Amino acid sequence: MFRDRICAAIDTLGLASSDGEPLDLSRVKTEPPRDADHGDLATNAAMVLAKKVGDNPRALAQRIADAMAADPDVSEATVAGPGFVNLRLADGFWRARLAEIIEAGADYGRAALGAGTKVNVEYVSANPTGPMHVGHCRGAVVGDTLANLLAFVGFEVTKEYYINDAGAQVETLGRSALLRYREALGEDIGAIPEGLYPGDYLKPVGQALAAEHGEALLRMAEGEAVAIATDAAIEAMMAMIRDDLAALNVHHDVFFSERTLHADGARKIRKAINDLTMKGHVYKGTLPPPKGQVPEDWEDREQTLFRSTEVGDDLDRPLVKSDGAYTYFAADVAYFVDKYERGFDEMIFVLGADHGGYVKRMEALARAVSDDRARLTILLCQLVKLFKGGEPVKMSKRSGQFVTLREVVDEVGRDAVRFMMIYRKSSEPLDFDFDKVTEQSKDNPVFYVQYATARCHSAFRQARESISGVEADLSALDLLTHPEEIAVVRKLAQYPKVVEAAANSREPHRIAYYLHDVASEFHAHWNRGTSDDALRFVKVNDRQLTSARLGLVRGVLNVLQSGLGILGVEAPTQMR
RNA sequence: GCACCCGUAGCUCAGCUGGAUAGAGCGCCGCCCUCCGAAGGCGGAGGUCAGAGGUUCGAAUCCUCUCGGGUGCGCCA
Repeated sequence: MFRDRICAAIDTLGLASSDGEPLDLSRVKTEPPRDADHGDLATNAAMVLAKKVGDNPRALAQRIADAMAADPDVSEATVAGPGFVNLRLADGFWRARLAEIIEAGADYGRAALGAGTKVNVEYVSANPTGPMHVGHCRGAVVGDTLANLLAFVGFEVTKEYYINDAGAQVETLGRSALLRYREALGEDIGAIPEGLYPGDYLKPVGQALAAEHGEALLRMAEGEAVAIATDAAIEAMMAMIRDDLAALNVHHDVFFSERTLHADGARKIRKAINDLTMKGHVYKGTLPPPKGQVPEDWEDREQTLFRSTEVGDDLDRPLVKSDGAYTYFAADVAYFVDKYERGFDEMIFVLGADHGGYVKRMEALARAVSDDRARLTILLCQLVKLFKGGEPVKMSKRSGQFVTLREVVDEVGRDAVRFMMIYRKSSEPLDFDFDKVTEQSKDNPVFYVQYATARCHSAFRQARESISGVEADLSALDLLTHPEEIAVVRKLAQYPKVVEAAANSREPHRIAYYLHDVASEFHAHWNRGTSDDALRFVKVNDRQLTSARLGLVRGVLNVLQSGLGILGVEAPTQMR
């Protein structure tokens, strides 16, 4: 909002561009300089406008600086470097910001960026064939946090989970469950055959089937029995997955079943393909063999293809297999159409890095279906490497040696998992050290930030013990005069901008980094009280001053709670 | 072969969508507790932002190429 004041000041200078056109102020930016010594705010206005106006940047900067100096909230306006105007703002300005922060409470940082925009965030979507493993953690947290963040800035967000409950995979699941059913009836099933799911987690499904159906399934046609077992298994797996997600504090609004697309003679898929065909995106033909290693059994076959190359893809994509069945991608098409028809302006997909090859075809799909109206965002999360005591944890799916999501959450706690999974750009690989994240020290960012909130509460507790009934008091804020106190307020005042930038760039990790910064600022200030008695929060003989400083603490706590809330991480009142 | 992601301090990574002398944590060196929780803080050393061009007042950031690492590449879900 200070930008507006600067633009207004520029207006008063009566500048005119040499070509007679109105001045374009859109490139004028104001932001806090990286180096705090330069002031509170810097603007590039003079450098951006100098050429147009036909003045040299430093001279123009000086005129802008002079105009800004008239603003009562500006304590100093100077010209620096190639033509920056640096502004130092009066302490009163910052105290007013602190008052805003305190008054806004939990709403501080909220925005209306997304007002009227419907966003669908799809994440996790793990196959319902077993418990979730650690690999799913990151996507779950990134998706959930991003959804929270977007909701915080006003988007109408739907959190969605796509259940891959159709196809060969779940039939295998059904067969595996059926085997466990026979086991539950007392049969010796021996080793689980190759190709079926060996995990013990299917035993309860077998037992439930036995309890419900007795020996009835044994007498049925195999297909019928498998179908019943499949249904039961999927239901059980999804219950387990929801439990796992709940342990991570992740809750979806919509669980979308792939089966519904295949239901009714694949009505939805047929309709979707028909839509694409009407728009001229579908043809029958053959694809060239892949360039890398050509499969040994390669042969040209005619298929129904989506002409995705015309909308940005590298290769046309098959919709119908040569045997007449629909491809997985065909279901994706139908699913996307369904989402689009539900009125979402933007679809966000949080996927694992191994889905990189999917990006282009999804973008092509979005363009074709929505005539380029739908916005599509795909976040690819890189791998998480697990460490224990500095040693990498070996995992292999083949040997069944994988760490489940539940194990990780149970061992280190959901807060640690959530914070660490978001404490990195999602496009960057991530190391997760079991020992580090449970450490109670500043080396552990989760602890460090939570400790700051605990310290805030501690300050309140201390204050109330020594001065009965003392509270943060807005009318006392004028007593905050130390530069260090103002510095803390400056940091807090960045929150709305950080939130906005994180939301706009769809980069929730920025919140986590910012919170670490705030905590750092607060810890530093807290420590000043140990060396300088004058800077303590609690001044036993000065109720007014104490309530002013509690105001600062309140502001810090407010921002930390808000940010942690977006991350889905608790803000503890004390550490244990 | 093609496409996407990535290359920043010894290590792990930020860098506010183009700004000033490139930051943080770890590790290393030094300092601060007769209690506001030191479960913390302060300071120091450490960089050719992979390399080369280009765009402009200005590039770690945008464009092109090269080198190096990761991932994925018909009818699998």
